[in-house]
Amino acid sequence: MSVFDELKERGLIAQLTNEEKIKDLLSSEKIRFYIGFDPTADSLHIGHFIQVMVMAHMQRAGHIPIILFGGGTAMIGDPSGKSDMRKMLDSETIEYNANQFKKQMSCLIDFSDGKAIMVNNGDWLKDLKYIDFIREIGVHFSVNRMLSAECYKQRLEKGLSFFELNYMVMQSYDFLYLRRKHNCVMQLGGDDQWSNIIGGVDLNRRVDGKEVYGMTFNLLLTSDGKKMGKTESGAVWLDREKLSPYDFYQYWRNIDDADVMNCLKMLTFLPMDEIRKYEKYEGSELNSVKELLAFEVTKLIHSQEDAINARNTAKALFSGAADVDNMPSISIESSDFLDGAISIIDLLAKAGLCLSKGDARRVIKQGGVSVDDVKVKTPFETADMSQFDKGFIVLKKGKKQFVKIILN
RNA sequence: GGGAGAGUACCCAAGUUGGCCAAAGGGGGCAGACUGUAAAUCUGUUGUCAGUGACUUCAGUGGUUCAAAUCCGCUCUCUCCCA
Repeated sequence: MSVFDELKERGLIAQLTNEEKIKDLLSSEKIRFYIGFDPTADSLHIGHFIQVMVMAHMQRAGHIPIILFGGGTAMIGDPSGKSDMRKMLDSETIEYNANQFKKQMSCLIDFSDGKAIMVNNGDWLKDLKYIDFIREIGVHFSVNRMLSAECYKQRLEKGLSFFELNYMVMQSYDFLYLRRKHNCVMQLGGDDQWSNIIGGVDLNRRVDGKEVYGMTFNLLLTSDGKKMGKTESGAVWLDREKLSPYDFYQYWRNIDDADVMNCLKMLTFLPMDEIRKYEKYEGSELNSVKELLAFEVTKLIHSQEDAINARNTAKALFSGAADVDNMPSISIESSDFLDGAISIIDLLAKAGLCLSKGDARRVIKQGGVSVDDVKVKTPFETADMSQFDKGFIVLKKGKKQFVKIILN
């Protein structure tokens, strides 16, 4: 099966500038394509995951990904679909973030022997001369058309600065630059990038008379149409420091029934033949597919070992047995104790299981906290030094959150 | 540049004859029940803390007052109309 068909069957493709040509191109040639990433955070999150997956699919088929870090454009901020203007970043932060991205992508993308190219658009955008730029590039953009683009609609109601309007022009110029310099003939991106991508396709044709292509893939949405990956504590990060492999695993393990199949197709390399079998699963059968999904995704992003550990820990915890080896943990010192005891509220706060001590109190009152499987009845309870005789205790909040408290 | 209006907690949004306001309602979050570690539903909860009390909040700042989210001055930000 060709990459194109593969991507299509997995439901990754949203829009194409020229379906027939792209299909031919991908099967007859090894092309260079690019995807842009705005390094606005210090870690990728699952919103980026799809893009990396598509890159990986393409790379496995022999095409060469060009990863463009928006060092220049991050200084502006893409207004597409955003309700507010983004804050601007300084160049040290951008560089640091770009390095983090690369590190995380390496688990799916092969960077050896020129199999992938990394560029930073700051390298060419920063030195542009304003007058030259608007004369050569700016003339090709119709403001009327830009304003009618879907992605600016929301901003037109709330206000859009000239500054941000330039984002599309910059991104289009990137494409022109990459085609000239790296013979890059295709740009991929999330479906929200469609306007920006066709901007670049048009620009290549108008300025150099060259035909290039654009392809967007579906955003990772939940069945009710919201962007996936927002949790109470923020985005679902791929960085293990920001979100432990166990929590990462749990995110997928707890996913909505309606989203399981999509995720399996889009976010794993499991063969479609196998995935199709699960399609007719219902009820608790589907529940077991979630375990598979969580395992596969964790394996891709972290490692096989992490995935196995997370699975074991989860299984043990939810079946009642205590495999505490891989549970999130924190350490406390004997100096944290007062008269040989420490309050449960303090432990909850230290473990990050509550937003505030008032929150901790509330949860306890509602019967949501237990220590070593013994329910905490009142907010005044304490944990005794003697309860740590095996070196740790397991603090549980709600049904799914466990933290091992280790006494040093 | 001229004129009109707005800024309330995570978000939306009431409240502006000054006290009964830590602030209605909805969404979201969290916990409990029921379940399949899902969804739906029901219940409770949702500023902070040393929690029957104290403290800090209603864009910022300075006033008036025994008392201000509410009244007055200035500042900032946003939206709309005119240029």
